[in-house]
Amino acid sequence: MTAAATEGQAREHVTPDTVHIRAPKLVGDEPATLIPVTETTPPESRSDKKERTRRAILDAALTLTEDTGLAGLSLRQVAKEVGIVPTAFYRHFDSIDQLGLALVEESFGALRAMIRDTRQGSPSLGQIVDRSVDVLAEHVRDQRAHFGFIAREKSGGSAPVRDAVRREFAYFERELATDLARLPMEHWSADDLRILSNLIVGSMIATSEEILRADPRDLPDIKHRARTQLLMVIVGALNWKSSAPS
Amino acid sequence: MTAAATEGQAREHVTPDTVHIRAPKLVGDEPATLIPVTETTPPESRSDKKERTRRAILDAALTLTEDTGLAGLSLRQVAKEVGIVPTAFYRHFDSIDQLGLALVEESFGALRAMIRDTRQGSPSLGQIVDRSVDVLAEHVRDQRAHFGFIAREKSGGSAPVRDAVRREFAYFERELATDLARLPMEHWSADDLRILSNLIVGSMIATSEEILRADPRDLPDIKHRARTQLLMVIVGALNWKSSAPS
DNA sequence: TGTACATCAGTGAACGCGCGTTCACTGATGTAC
DNA sequence: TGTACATCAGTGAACGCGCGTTCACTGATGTAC
Repeated sequence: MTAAATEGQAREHVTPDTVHIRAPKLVGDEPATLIPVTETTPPESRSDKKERTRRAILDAALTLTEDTGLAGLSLRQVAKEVGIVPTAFYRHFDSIDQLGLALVEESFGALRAMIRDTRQGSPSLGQIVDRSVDVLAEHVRDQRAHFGFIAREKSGGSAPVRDAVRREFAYFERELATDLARLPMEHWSADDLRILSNLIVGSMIATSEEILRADPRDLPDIKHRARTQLLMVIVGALNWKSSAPS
Repeated sequence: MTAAATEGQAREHVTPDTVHIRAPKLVGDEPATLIPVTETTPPESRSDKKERTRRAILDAALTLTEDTGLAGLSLRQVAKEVGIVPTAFYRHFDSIDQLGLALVEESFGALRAMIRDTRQGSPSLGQIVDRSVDVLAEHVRDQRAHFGFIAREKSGGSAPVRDAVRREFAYFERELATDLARLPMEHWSADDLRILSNLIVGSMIATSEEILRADPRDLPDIKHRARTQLLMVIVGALNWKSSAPS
């Protein structure tokens, strides 16, 4: 009975070789094959396997932070969920904070994909608004975990992660400002464009947070509200220069 | 040397009798007297003393959550900061979550005071905007800890606290909607007023968060932005019914 | 193709620490008579 | 006013637990010859 450690192979916890069976449910990029790796499958290289464990860690973290936030996430919880021993975590990340920064990067990748979607076509103002809100709602639904992570860590516990999230939002704001410059508001100052862009990004963040926590049946209401608000803001911006009190 | 526990009185850590000397630095309601209670002072009742410890706990929690959020706050940290033994915490709160709910209530008390300030006077639209932004900036500065707490816990770790914060914001939104109904937009539907109110509250929250984390020297810029955004929104709302695409 | 060695993802024992919570207690304050 | 008893905020020892991190290790994969 003391020899249990030397028998080895019939382990109780999940090994990385079986982890990928559930890992894809969150990733969504690769085809979600349910066939586990066998001896007949072309052999997986050491670095492939490492990458797969890394993904499993990121996915586990994304899921586990949903309840507690990154601040409440422990290295041991993640390791247990992934099916590795706690110390193996260090082969992939230096700390939970580094994990958090990787998640920030990944989550904003999802956001950027969304923005790219929105830019396609969209001639009239009304269409821009409708399309923006549709794309936002769609992406929040498909990337729940990533959007939730961003929303939580925007004011969350870890200073480096929080700052990274804010830097990314500031970057978006600047991008949107240059997009807005192409609308019929050519004479606007760069400052005013940034102010408008800040208002729009802020209202979009609020909408995402609303979608994230709301009952799916309320989605039409929320989208209606988001559209109305965007229209109010744009109409206000277009009329603002002339009608604002001195 | 085993009798150490029976000698008792020359304790190393701070007792509640000395705590109030630093407690007022966060409260700000009572005059910040530095004179400790002595035998000549009128005797403090048991319930007075209990209330004072409770305040010290609330203040300590407000300070300590600044770095880590409520999720990262431990009962032992609070007790140490206050100068009581960890178990004494239970004489005042059932759990950290209950402490959090008390802080939500208190923080929104500060917010309501702010709203009351804003309502005084304010005839023209431009003046309403200027005054609102001034009052907001002033209150965020004076009640940093409370505003920071609200901002953090709005998407923070504990579900009951998070929900309490959101309920309070929803309540504010409804209040603002009834205020807006008094502006020259009598024919607006209750729904549209709520939508506008939601937009304004959202932008005010974003502004507070900005003020909280920004360098004080950037305050004029932030206030300028907040004023501009409020004006854009209001102008947009006033023009929206007529110019919105069908 | 075969052998000898290097690499390195994952293992498992061990550590010291801070945590929330229990419990029986102390002694000052408060109250009933 | 004095005495006897009740209340209760705060004490301190003790508990079991999950935490991050260290370390020497194993054994499959990769590489040089």
